[in-house]
Amino acid sequence: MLPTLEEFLIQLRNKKFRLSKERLNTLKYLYENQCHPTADQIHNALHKDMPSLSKTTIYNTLNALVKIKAVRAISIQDNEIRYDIIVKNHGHFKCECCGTIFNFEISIDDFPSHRLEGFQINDRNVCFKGICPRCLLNKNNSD
Amino acid sequence: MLPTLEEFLIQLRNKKFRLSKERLNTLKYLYENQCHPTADQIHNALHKDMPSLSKTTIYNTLNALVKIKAVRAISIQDNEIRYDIIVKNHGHFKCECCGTIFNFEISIDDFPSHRLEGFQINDRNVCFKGICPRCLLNKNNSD
DNA sequence: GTTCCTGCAAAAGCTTTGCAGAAGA
DNA sequence: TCTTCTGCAAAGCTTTTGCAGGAAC
Repeated sequence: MLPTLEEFLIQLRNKKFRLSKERLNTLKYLYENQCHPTADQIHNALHKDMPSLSKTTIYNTLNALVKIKAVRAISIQDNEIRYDIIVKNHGHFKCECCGTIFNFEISIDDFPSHRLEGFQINDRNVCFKGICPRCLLNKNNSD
Repeated sequence: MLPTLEEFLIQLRNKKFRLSKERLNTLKYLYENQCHPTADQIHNALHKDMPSLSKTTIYNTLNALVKIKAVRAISIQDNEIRYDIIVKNHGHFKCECCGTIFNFEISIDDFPSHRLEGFQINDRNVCFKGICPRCLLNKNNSD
């Protein structure tokens, strides 16, 4: 469903998206870590190998990618924005305990929306919250 | 489905939630304006009749209500938190043009979640984005 | 050679915190 | 009376903006 990184980069180049090494690394990170990172998480991860990398550049890159619809910005809670290489048909589950966001398969396009006649739907999001299996286990063990 | 405001207030009182006039007005606003306002919108609306009302108090009230699960905090996008008297079985539609958030009926509880076995689901959210009928109309008229 | 990107510093928003005085139960 | 709320000021975070130098095409 998701193209290879190379195919993805070609698509971006066709959209006149300039591929600096900062942008390449950001894309590579998003591609390899489909864990819905925040801008800060991306910056922390890339900073090790690119000490000069600025957070402004991360924001600039992410905003540019969102604008050309190559990446989706989701805000599930906590006033923080998370970024996601676009993959179809999935929902998000955020663990209220460890903060991890999980994807799960769901055919959102089949989702009934007969109550929205007259609306133009551009984006569909399904976000659940709760506690993930690992945190449930830890909780039970500590009881 | 939603209890009357009076019933709602009794429930809160039972939860040891103190009903100052600032809190009463905030609750009344949330009850009468189920439009998912931001803290700022609530403050603006109430400020007219209560010039001394502070935003800190709005935040305090909203956070307290969220903690006792009388109100839900949703973040759909734009790094802003919106607040919602809890009503079951509805989804949200945010117009990307005018920013309005619409409710629509949807049985979220029946939503298939067989991919989430082992997860404890506490909250389910469905958020669509797009353009509302009124903005679509304005757009067509200006073409 | 243009155009656009990078990164610093500063600014802008929204939300939280500390604290003294005031109000609810 | 005791506990909790209010509101000011200040701080904390995340994100955006302005701008000069530098890199991509």
